[in-house]
Amino acid sequence: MGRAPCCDKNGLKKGPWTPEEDQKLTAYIQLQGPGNWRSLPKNAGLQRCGKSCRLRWTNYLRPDIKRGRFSFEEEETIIQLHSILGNKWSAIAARLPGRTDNEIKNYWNTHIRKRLLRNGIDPVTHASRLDLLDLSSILSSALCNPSSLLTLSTLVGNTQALLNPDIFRLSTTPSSLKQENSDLFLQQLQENQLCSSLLQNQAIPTLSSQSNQFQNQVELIPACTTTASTGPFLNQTTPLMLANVEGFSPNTTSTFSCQNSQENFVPLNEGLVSQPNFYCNNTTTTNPKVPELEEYSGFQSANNCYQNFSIDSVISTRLTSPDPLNSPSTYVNSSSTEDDRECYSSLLKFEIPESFDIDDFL
DNA sequence: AAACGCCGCAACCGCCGAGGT
DNA sequence: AACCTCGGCGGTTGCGGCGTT
Repeated sequence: MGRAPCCDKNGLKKGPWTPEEDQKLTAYIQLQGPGNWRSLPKNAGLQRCGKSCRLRWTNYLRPDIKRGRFSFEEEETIIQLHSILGNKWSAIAARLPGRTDNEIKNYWNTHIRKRLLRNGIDPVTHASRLDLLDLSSILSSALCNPSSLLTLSTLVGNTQALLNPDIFRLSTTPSSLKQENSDLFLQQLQENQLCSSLLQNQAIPTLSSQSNQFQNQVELIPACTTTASTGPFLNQTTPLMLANVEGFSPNTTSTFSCQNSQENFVPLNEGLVSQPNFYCNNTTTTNPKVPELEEYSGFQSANNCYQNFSIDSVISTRLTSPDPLNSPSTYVNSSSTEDDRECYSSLLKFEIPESFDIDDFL
């Protein structure tokens, strides 16, 4: 049947809006409300089509729009929501107050998507893709500095994890969650976001993707499965959320702290993820007797992009601000560049359902 | 200083579904 | 039931700013 254009394009202006047009539109809507968009431009004295006015208002002029850089929490939320909702930008925007779907879409396409690709994550499926991983930079980095060759073994270990069908099954689960428990999951997500926000105010271990720098900052410790979990997530008694395990009901969860983490995490790492990645920052060790170990388990959160724990995860810099939780292994990257934020989402917290049986799962 | 290329973002386009007539 | 209008959505485009050569 075809659709008539929303308005007669003849004589109507297109392109960037002028301050005068913005002022007219804003003044009219503040007085009259948006009402009928088709008739609005005529009533407001604008030579624009109604659709253009609506877009200008909803994407730019609306007073509740938050402008400026996306925060850590916002970016985290976008990635998580995208893994569940896909390109449902309006649905994602509905959970990010002050952000428009257009802004989120643009931010995804220009920032997040590229970062995921660089980290070997398929931005569509959120699954790890070895063919997307920038192996050339990793290898060239290793060749330039033989001391960093240890990282290659880590890469191999993580590669095995990526190829492990169980891991793959985990990584593809959000699609099933989307269908079965999306509402519950989103509820959890919002709670998680609040928790994440709290965490960020305290201390966030962030990871850098600049693999050509890490050899100067960290020395990789060979994988060790007997070391107590001293990672920041476990030391802080933050609830851990495991939202991507197939069949899990997000509302039947239990807190999972440092005490039981050794029982649960080590077998998981051994069985599913080959080896956890332990490393220490030998430039800023605060306790000479106990190396600062940091573990980024391959056991993943709701968002599969967090599988990019491998190469990038070995880069960290000692947090310079006080750590209120006295976690000895809380790191944050010293720079605040965008690349350095690539892996901060690894902070996702896990919740282990009481019904979850590790043995059965293995 | 000029040319060029890249990047980010605002704006546009076309399609769709809901609701009204 | 068929048609139409409207608002909303996701994908795409094009311009301006910025960095590099």
